[in-house]
Amino acid sequence: MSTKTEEKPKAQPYDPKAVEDRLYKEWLDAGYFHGKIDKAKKPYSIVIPPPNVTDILHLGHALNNTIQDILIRQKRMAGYAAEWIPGADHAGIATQVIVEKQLAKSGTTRREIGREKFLEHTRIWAYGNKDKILNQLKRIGCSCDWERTRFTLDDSLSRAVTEVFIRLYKKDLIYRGNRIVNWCPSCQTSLSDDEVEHEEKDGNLWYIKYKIKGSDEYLTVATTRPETMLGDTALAVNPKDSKYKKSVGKTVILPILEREIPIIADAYVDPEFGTGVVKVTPAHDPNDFEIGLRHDLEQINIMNIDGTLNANAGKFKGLDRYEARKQLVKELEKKGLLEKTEKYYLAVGTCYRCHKEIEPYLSEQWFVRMAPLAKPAIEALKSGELRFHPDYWSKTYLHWMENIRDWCISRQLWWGHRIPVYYCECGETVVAAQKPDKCPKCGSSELIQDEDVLDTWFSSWLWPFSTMGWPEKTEMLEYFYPTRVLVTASEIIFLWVARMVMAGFEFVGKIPFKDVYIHGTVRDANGIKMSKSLGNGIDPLEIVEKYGADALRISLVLATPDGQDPWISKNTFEGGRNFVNKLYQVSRFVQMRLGNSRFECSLPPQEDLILVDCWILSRLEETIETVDRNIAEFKLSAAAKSLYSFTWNDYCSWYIELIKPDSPDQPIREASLKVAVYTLDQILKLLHPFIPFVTEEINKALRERFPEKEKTLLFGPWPTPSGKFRDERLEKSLEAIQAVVNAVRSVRSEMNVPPGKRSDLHVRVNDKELAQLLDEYQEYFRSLAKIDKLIVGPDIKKPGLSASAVISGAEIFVPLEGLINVDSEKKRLEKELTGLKEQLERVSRKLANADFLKNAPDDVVEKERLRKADIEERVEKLNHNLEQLMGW
RNA sequence: GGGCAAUUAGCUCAGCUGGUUAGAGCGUUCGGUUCACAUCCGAAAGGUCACUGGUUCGAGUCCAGUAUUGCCCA
Repeated sequence: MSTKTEEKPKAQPYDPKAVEDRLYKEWLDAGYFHGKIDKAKKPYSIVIPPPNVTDILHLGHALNNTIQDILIRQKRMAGYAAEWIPGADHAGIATQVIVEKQLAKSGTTRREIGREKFLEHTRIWAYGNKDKILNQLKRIGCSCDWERTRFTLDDSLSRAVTEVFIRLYKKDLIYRGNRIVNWCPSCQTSLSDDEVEHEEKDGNLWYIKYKIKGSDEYLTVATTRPETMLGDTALAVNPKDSKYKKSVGKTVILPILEREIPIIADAYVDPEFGTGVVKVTPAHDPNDFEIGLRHDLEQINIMNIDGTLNANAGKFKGLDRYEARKQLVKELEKKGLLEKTEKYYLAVGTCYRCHKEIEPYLSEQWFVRMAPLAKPAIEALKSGELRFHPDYWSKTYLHWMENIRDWCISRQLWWGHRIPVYYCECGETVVAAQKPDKCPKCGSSELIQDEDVLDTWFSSWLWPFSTMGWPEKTEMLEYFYPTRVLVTASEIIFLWVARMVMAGFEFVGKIPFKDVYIHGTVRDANGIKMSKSLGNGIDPLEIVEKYGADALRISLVLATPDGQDPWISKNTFEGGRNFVNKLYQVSRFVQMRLGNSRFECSLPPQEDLILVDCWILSRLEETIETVDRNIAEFKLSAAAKSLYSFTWNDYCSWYIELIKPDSPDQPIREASLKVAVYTLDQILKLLHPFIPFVTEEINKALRERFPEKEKTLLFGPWPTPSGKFRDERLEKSLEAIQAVVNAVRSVRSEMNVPPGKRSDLHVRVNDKELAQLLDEYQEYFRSLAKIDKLIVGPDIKKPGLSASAVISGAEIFVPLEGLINVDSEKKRLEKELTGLKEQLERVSRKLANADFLKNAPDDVVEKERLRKADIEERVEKLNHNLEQLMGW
């Protein structure tokens, strides 16, 4: 068995590279990830938040998908028909921007090559990239059902989009309107309100003077966007503002363009802001647009779609918006019409894709009426049918739902689902899945499809059921819908989560998922959000390369507090790597000690178990309960932590050490070895969802000895608590043994006893049971505390020249002739004594408090009494030992 | 301007319905060639739980306010 060679065998760290790709391929080939429709099983499904085709895998994806994989693997092991649908979305704006940039590089534009060619080009690029990111998910071990991979532009998903558009149109929930939308001059498309991000920026507040016609008086207006004055069609004041009452009804001369515009009164105007007079630009501001409607004002559009000014801007025509602003301000100044300029901190809307400033812009767009759709979605949350984890996100969701605004769904792009609307030369509008042969009204065949495409989110909001074949009544939909949980980050609660809930109710009649698990956003070591542009990101694949996918996964989960943002640095992953290795090493040890033993891989009969065996089984049982509870509450980090601690501390550091005989030549007692194997097997199962590769690899190795074991861990069985091993008294007993071991180790270390040197141990203990326990298991002290001879009894005398320590219920003495340093021993004891005295003081005060005795529950008072007695005893013993020390 | 969250050891975080001496990992210091593991083992140091009040016999935990930070909405 043990080779008595001089050389130590070479260390064998776990090598994930030799394992991960091979196992993943095996799983794939065996079709384990495919969720079979099986009426005998309960379904459990998850849809992936589809990464968009322009993405490359980042740590946020790694975290998001690790969480989903943990949930799905655990349920698969627990006997559910587990189905995790992967896929990607087509990312209209982002993709088009990328492809247009490529075109520009090769000196052409999309208009030049035309719609057909452009789409073909984009399709090739997008499909390639889509496969790339989905393959990256495989590297981190995701057990998605790749046979059911979906893409928002797939035929069947496109059919769902068209169907939804038509249904909503028929219900009058989709309409076309000329409105102020968020316009991105860089992407040259409209955006929905939720696609606009607000950034605080330093800006100016310019005070511009408008001359009142027929007088020498001026009205001054404060604005942050002076160039829009070229489109002004009125000035407005609050009707209650006495300062300006007399001005209402008069007209002013618009500077530079010299247009005459009226002064109107409208309650929207805040008399406190700026000068109390505002300029009204109906074509370039949503509020002004409303004012304009109320007062029947002209709407003058001064801007082209690319952000340059148009002919309505007079001599500023052709200038970029920022350049026009500069020149316009200069000219106002020259003409003495600029009263002053103030620094002003303002929130500007920016495009969530290109981060350029958006312009409120008047244009004709398609909208969804949201209020009716929101109703059931609000109800679902209030009734508890829909739940957020952590729960506080409910408020965010509700607030948005209750103040919902219509959704602008048309985009001036080519890449996406083309709007299924056809216009006839006769003016008729036809909404249809296929292009009609002729106009139902005039019979003309000259029908032209709407040029625009739909917002990508207009396909994403159907994801939980469009992926299952809706609008067809598929078996899959029948069995797997609704999904169980949606796992995502908070950024897309509005863009995606909320809308999916509405779509689920509206189109399928059922909520799309019961639980929404919101995890944090990955930040770097300084708390800065990881992003491509900042270059502070960590490439998950680099981590996989270096430490393995298991290490990546468990590290991420351990580092991610519930709902909070994890701060991750490169060495975050060392912890996970070390843990994975630790598990691998202990399994090697167990296998080595199994030698040629042949027995069934099952628990030995109760009567063969000794204290430590029962103890580890008790700890195991508690761990299973904790893990189950935490997973059910989506507290994956807590679940992982309890497994980490059980495996490393309870199992490796204590149980394995306790069952090791004195020498490697002696065999481990068979019952304990069986318990060790059993516990290891349970650990593998509990950890498999978190670190699937190493656990499966160890399982394979064990199976070579125990052919009756499961071929794979993927289908569990998931450990369940038997309910018969939990035993608190027994845990207390082992804690007493641990306390003695710890005390001796501490004494030895502080007294600088050479690690190789053995010593005796004298334990003075009154409690008979404890004495018996220590005596019975004295072997443990030999191996774990380097003890030669153990003497236990109520009347043990303190040996001369010994170090002492006092623990609850016992005094321990370690004779250390020649090693004892009186001074340091004295210091040690005094320090201990000071701490104890402080505690005693506190307890005594508590127990002297009549109110405490009167009000506190009896068991609390009793506990304090016992505690006081215990501390008093220890103080007394310590004092005694100190006195003796004085005599040296 | 409104809302949400956070503030506990040098760092990252636990701490359930208020009740012993507030824990873990990393880092630091000391000591280690102990039959799997130096990606390891043993020991230790390190905290007036952001602040101010309140409730209570008792507050890291509950309440109110303040400060700081982050996020969301307008």
